[in-house]
Amino acid sequence: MLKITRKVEYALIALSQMQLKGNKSLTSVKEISQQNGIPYELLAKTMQLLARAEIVEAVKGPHGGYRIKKDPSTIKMTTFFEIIEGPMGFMDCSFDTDCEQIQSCAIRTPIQRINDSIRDMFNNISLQDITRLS
Amino acid sequence: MLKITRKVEYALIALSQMQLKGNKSLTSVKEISQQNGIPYELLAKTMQLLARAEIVEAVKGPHGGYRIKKDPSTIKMTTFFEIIEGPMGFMDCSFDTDCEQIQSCAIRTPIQRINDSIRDMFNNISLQDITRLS
DNA sequence: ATTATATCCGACCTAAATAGTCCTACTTAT
DNA sequence: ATAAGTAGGACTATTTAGGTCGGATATAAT
Repeated sequence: MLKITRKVEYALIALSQMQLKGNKSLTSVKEISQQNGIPYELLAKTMQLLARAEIVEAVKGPHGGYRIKKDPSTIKMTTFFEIIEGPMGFMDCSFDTDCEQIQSCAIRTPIQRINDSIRDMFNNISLQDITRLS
Repeated sequence: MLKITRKVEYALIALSQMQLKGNKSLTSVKEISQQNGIPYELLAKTMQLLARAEIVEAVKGPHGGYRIKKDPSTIKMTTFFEIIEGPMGFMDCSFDTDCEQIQSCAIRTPIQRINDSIRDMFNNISLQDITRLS
């Protein structure tokens, strides 16, 4: 639980690398995967997600690759997670249908509280905060 | 990712209920599971974890059940999670063995940063903060 | 003593989410 | 034409979470 997934991890690595090179030059998936021992295809697909979300820009063909498109300091981590993982799971109530229970759901409050805490936190952290190699 | 698991959820429900009743009277697993539509066995096992950790005290036999043993305001959520789920996953580095890579792991920093953030956060939230039905 | 009602605990199964692979496009510089 | 790149769907494997089962132990009530 509360574990960062590989795809997120890989995306962060990639973005870190790209940030170092500035957004002039391009970085290929091959380059990143080889340098960090990351499975090529998985990273490739992850980059495609970032490209679709216009976090990053793709340039096809030889000497192609990716470059950062959107300023990481303007991207909330919640947004970033959702781009890669889809809608955040910790939002939804587990007691959807059968919630017409005896009492008015003792759970909702505590769970909501945790979820809100996590969400708040990542709303206040930008991609920049994470990827800059201080 | 970053999702609260059922076991944690169930444990929080149980503790909420117990807190309402005060730590004089006992609450059985059956009672909690029926009132909230929670699978009996799973909740039972979860309660056992809490009992072993002495968060809660077990009384066997008829009219037995559980009662809160340790003041929830003294229990950090990190501790609580670890009691139920084991060592928190977001701590361990994914690049354990094959980390003798070319460069000194561009990842560690960003991932660590997220992990630390989550950990800090839940170190500063007590069980009491979550389970009190304000 | 017997029985009923509890917790205790490990083994097991199933389902769902993650991680990784494969294969086939499409694009473009050389 | 070819090689180097991204795009993306389909598939498999692995891991984790969720749930179930069977038996053991303790104890209060009868």
